[in-house]
Amino acid sequence: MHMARTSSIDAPPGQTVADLSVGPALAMAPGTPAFSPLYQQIKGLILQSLQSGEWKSGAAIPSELELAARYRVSQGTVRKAIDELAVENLLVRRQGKGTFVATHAEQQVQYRFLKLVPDSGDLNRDGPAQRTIIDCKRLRASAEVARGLTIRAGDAVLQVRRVLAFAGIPTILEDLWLPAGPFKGLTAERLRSYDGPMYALFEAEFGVRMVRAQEKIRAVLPDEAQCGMLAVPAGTPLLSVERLAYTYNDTPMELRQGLYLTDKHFYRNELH
Amino acid sequence: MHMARTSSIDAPPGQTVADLSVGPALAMAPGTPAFSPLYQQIKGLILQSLQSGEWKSGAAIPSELELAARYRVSQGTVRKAIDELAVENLLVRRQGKGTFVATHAEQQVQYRFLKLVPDSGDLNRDGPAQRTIIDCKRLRASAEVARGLTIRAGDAVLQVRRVLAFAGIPTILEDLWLPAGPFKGLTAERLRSYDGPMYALFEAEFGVRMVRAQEKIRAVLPDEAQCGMLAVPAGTPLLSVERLAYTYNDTPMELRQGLYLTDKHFYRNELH
DNA sequence: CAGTGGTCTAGACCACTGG
DNA sequence: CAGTGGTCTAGACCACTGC
Repeated sequence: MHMARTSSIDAPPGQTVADLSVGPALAMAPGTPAFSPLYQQIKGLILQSLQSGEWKSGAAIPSELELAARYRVSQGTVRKAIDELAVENLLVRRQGKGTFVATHAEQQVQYRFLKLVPDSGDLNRDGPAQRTIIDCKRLRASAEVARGLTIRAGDAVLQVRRVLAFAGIPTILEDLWLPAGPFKGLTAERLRSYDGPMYALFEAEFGVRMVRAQEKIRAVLPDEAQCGMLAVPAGTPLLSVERLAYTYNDTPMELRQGLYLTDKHFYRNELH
Repeated sequence: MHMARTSSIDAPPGQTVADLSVGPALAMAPGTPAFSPLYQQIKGLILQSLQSGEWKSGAAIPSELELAARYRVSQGTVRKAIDELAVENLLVRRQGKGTFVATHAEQQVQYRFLKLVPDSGDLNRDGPAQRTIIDCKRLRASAEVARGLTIRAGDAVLQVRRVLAFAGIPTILEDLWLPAGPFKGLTAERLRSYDGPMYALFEAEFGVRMVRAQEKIRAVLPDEAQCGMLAVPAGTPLLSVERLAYTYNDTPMELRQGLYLTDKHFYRNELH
């Protein structure tokens, strides 16, 4: 089969179907690029299936040949779509086994988004972190929290406070805010009883997969309460890490304010 | 043409031709993976040409078809090699124009490795940074500097100290160490007279291209001298950014210790 | 208009995994 | 051994750039 360059995906029969529209959408803003390659469209369809929950966290998605048949394109085109999703860490390829939905619940990478590492060796050296949930409150979004989560000020949010300790030393103090809707039913008890990364719990219990995040880092001095939580004297400089985490579709789903003690750890970053 | 799966690229006779050698190298250590795809070998050859200076910073490399002919492989294979180099920011593709050697001297991204951004807007808002070179001294590597640069303690290194100011406010104080050999002839005067990113000067004057880097970030308190340089009161928390920058072949070529004032700026990082 | 990178296909074969 | 992802080829055509 050989499609004209401007063709789009055809409606597959049954439920796996998408629609065909030729060329750019009508009534497009002038100057709009208005051209998306086939593999990008396939990528969009795969993304939809991920978002809709058709494929569960950690499970295998259909093989490349199956998807090629479903979407009526060549394997190479599906491949290129999957390649990009794998680069973005939404999918994980395993040769000989299949392609899997990425998850935060894997033994391999305990803390995918945590860039803090001990001065000597890696995070797993001191064993798993000791997590202490301080509280989990339902309250109204401040203007700042609302802006981050793109909701309205005053909307219901859940606030979680916790401390992480490594080798017995309290090292991270975190406040996090979640939109109340998607996380209805989350309690401090549930958080305490779950053994694993918090994002893994979000996947399993609420079907929310954190896919990417953005962090703003500063050096700050803690206030009195914070000094108490981390058991450090006043005047100890700390890393302030403000994280906004997104699920599919660039939807922000968590705002997190962390304070990191960096005398035995550092925040590691790779530049390219 | 259809190569056996295990074929490799040979030493080119003349200068453009590749030959065929079958199978993994003999007498290989047991358990060695011992298989590298053709496109990885091509990638290695391209890397060699980059390293040897065959193609200059910012210049176009030969077209995909030319390279395919030179290496006697298909365009697709060259393409995959270039794709990876483009992802690693060693090459830049421009549709319709060609593929170019990445450089730090482009107007587009003034500071490729600087992740500090103003609270409102981007770095270019306040215009270019005001650079002040404090000094450039030749001295002997301390144990710590030697470890970073993988040279011997006592070897000659150049130390540069400078301050960067944004909108007139001193914001970054940096100490950096360079191996004296590759940077022979670098002086404070040369640094002061150059208008552009320091890494661009390194490219143009010394043929050293910084390709990737690793940063370790902490929160610290400045000492008295540092307070003076940045014009901040004692007790002001600062970001300590220790950078190790590499050129080709994972060779470290610069160790840099930065102190960032983060009351009007923050260190921005993207997580995937 | 020629030359570049970008997309898409079809088919062959290789490497890896598990039953 | 069958099934999966991974590599490689050859050829066609498209989108973009500049002369």
